[in-house]
Amino acid sequence: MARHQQSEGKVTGVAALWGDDLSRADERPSLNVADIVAAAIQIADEGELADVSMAKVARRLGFTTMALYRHVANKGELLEMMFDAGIGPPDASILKEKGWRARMHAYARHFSGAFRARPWLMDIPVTRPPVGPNNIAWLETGLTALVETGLDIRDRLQVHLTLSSFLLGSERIYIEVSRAFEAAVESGTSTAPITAYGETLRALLPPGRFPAVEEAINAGVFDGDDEDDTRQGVERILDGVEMLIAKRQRER
Amino acid sequence: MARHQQSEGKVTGVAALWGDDLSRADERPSLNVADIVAAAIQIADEGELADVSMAKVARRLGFTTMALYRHVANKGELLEMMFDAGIGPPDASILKEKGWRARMHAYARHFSGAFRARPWLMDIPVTRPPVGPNNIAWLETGLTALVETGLDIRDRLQVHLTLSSFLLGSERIYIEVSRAFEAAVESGTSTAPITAYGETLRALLPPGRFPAVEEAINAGVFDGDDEDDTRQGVERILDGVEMLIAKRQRER
DNA sequence: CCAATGTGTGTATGTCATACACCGATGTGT
DNA sequence: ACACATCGGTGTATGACATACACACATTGG
Repeated sequence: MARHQQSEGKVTGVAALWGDDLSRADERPSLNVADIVAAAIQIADEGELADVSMAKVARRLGFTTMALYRHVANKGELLEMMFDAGIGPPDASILKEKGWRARMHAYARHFSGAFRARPWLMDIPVTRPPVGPNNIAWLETGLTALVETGLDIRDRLQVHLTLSSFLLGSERIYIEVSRAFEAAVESGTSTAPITAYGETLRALLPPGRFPAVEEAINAGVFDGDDEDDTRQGVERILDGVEMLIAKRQRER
Repeated sequence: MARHQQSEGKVTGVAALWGDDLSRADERPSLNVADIVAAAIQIADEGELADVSMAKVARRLGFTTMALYRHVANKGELLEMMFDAGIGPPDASILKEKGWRARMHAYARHFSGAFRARPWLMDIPVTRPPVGPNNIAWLETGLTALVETGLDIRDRLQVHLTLSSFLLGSERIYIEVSRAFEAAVESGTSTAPITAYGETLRALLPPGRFPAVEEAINAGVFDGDDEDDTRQGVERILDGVEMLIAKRQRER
């Protein structure tokens, strides 16, 4: 049952994130989970997620590689904690906006902002749904922002899930695009500003087989502003939510 | 400029996916890109993406590890090709549905289906936007499905992007949940059917700090059907699209 | 005062991606 | 017909990595 080599009482991993051992927070053992996560995040911030190795994290803290395993079950758990810490808490300003729509827009903006500040968040392998305190705080914020819609908790969760899913996917695509752009700049292939994707497609497409895609390329529609793409998508979704609200009111 | 050790003329990677060398397709060299990708996919299908190593792929084909590098620049490129081949072409039935809404629903269903059949697709590291033929075919299908909305190509691409983003994020979350569930079953922690996430949260949450989340837990709202969650989200988005269509018609 | 427990070290193992040198077969240009 | 480049495949080597395991020192509670 014990997942680690350390004895049962020891709090590691996500539970540690929730500060179960805050009671003895003053003791400050030389090496602790928070420092490990912070060091790992620092490394990722300076480069990419692939730069984060147990060895490098340990070296940065002045300990042996294996010392980390007294505080973290394995690398996967460290990454999970990096995700929660890296995404940070939701900005308090979100709930200060007037009206649920404005709040959801603010939510989206800040959420996306977190990923753009730390693209490596997207590289953390997919395991279980996030359960760290920051992630839960985002959920709490999202649900709270929707209270005035009059939707019940089930609908509100549903809406939150829809928006979160969209934002997650949207950021994924954003990161894909920006990495492609970086790569193009680096290899000197493309001098044009954003056209990378359109150009790539134009070069590859066999003519005639994908008329709609060709139309899009020729219309130069791939060169859009990604920030704006996200905002447009949010707008669509919030319109859909508006219709849901109206429907629920009609049902009453 | 040459990215590989092989001389310039050789077609590797994504370009190979597009069949630039179909001209000599009859020659059938003993080892070729398609076989490599197929073997890699087989391995991933039998286990998980982490099981795919250059060595294992090569062994399965009866060649040395290094032989693969004559056909594939590096592992990243292999993964990129696995993504395109693994997702497969869009089902032709999608465009046979009556009405753009039904078509988009079908699109969503099939797209999600591809990810549920091969969850490892989600584990492929994020690089550039997909440019393989299957991925472009999905794009073509999405854009075509929307023609009858009367939206111009820019709006249609926008809508497609919104739906794709949502589906991508939605699948990510679905996979998180199902992996958590598997893990819970394996470790014997949870006997209950779907409650994994709700239970986990209930155990971790400090009471009072996250009232909205607690309300959701107590209402048992986390135990929903994920399939249904996706459908609901799609519904919201399509409602939003409906409003966009109406707005564009008004503008005309 | 001793035994258990917690924390850190050092060493070792197996896996992985990939660089590099080499080699035979297969054309190709003269 | 012959020299030579190219192509496809092999074998060996390297350095990074996660992590198991055995040990050592310190603290602390009975």
